[in-house]
Amino acid sequence: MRLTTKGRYAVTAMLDLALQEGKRPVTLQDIAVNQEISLSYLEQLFAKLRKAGLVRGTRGPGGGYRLAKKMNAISIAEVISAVDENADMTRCGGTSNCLDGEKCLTHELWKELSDKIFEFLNGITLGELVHRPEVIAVAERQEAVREGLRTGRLKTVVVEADPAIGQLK
Amino acid sequence: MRLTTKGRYAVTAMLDLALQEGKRPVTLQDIAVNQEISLSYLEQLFAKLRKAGLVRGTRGPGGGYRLAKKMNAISIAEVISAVDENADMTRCGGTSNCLDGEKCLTHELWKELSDKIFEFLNGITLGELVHRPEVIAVAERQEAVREGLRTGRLKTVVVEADPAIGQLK
DNA sequence: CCGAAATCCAACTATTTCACTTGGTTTTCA
DNA sequence: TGAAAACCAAGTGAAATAGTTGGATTTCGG
Repeated sequence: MRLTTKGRYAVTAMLDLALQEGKRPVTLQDIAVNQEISLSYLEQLFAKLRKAGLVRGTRGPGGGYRLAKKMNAISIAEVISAVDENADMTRCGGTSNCLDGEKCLTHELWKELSDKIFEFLNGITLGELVHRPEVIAVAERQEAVREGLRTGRLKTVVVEADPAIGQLK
Repeated sequence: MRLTTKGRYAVTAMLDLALQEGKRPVTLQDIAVNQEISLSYLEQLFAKLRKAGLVRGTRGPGGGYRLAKKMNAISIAEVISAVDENADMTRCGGTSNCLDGEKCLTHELWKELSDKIFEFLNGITLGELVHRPEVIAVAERQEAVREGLRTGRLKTVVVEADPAIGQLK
């Protein structure tokens, strides 16, 4: 799971489609103007989105793109991985040939994290973003212990130990 | 908040340090071998991690790097943003000059999402990954989460654990 | 106290990805 | 039938990634 400006383009473009659902199909021209990116680059992104079964295009005048599924059935993770291809991000693939135990462990830990990020983004749909942006909320309640708060810069507030973190005391 | 292989290198390297806490400092040479990346590239990454106050280096034989803070006080988001510089990812910066309402809306929605991703990664510490990888848990319970919870401000609370957590069992 | 081990530092290079460009072809509506 | 749109392929410039080279400075260990 990578997260680059390319993914941003794809997500915002898909949001554009979602916002116009029910109306006439959206042309890439419109999106290009809206998002200030080039038409042909968008075409390339949409070629991938189409292959991934996320959008349907209709040609000719009055044509354009529509979502191929209900916006509540399209997750952010789907959109991003559609345009980012494979993007291995694990040089050693997972199982693979990690000989040293230590090395295997860090790779394992990364995979664990990576999976969680995917899960997180897979739990957010276009529909949720469009209808209740302030309620993406997935990260919100975590363990009931932590709440994120970012004030300008990264600030770290230290709090009492959470017993749930376990076996520490 | 971007997420690339560069960030992965940084996170896994930091995990390496976390796993060795309490022992002798870890040399970049070791990490380079472990993670199969070049020594000098690692040096560049660690220069940034050091400037961000995440690691401390000691020179000379027997030297190497140590975490500059408790591993429970270092979030994944911190590590990633240390090596990824600013990386705007919002061409229109936020407020900015979005004239069209529609355009503003999609950008707003993206920002909303982007903040959540940051929050998510900011809620996960190195310590949690090292000690209880299966309990990252943040995305776990997105079911109960459909009520409002207006997030005017974001807050980051990192849970500080018992000092004894430093040692692996 | 000397040499090697390590961090530190700066500049350059190769490769890949990003974002865009050009120049089309097809389909389909008005 | 002409224009509007999706489709397609090949190339380009710029940036980021990953690595290289060649050092300099500390500082430990012998």
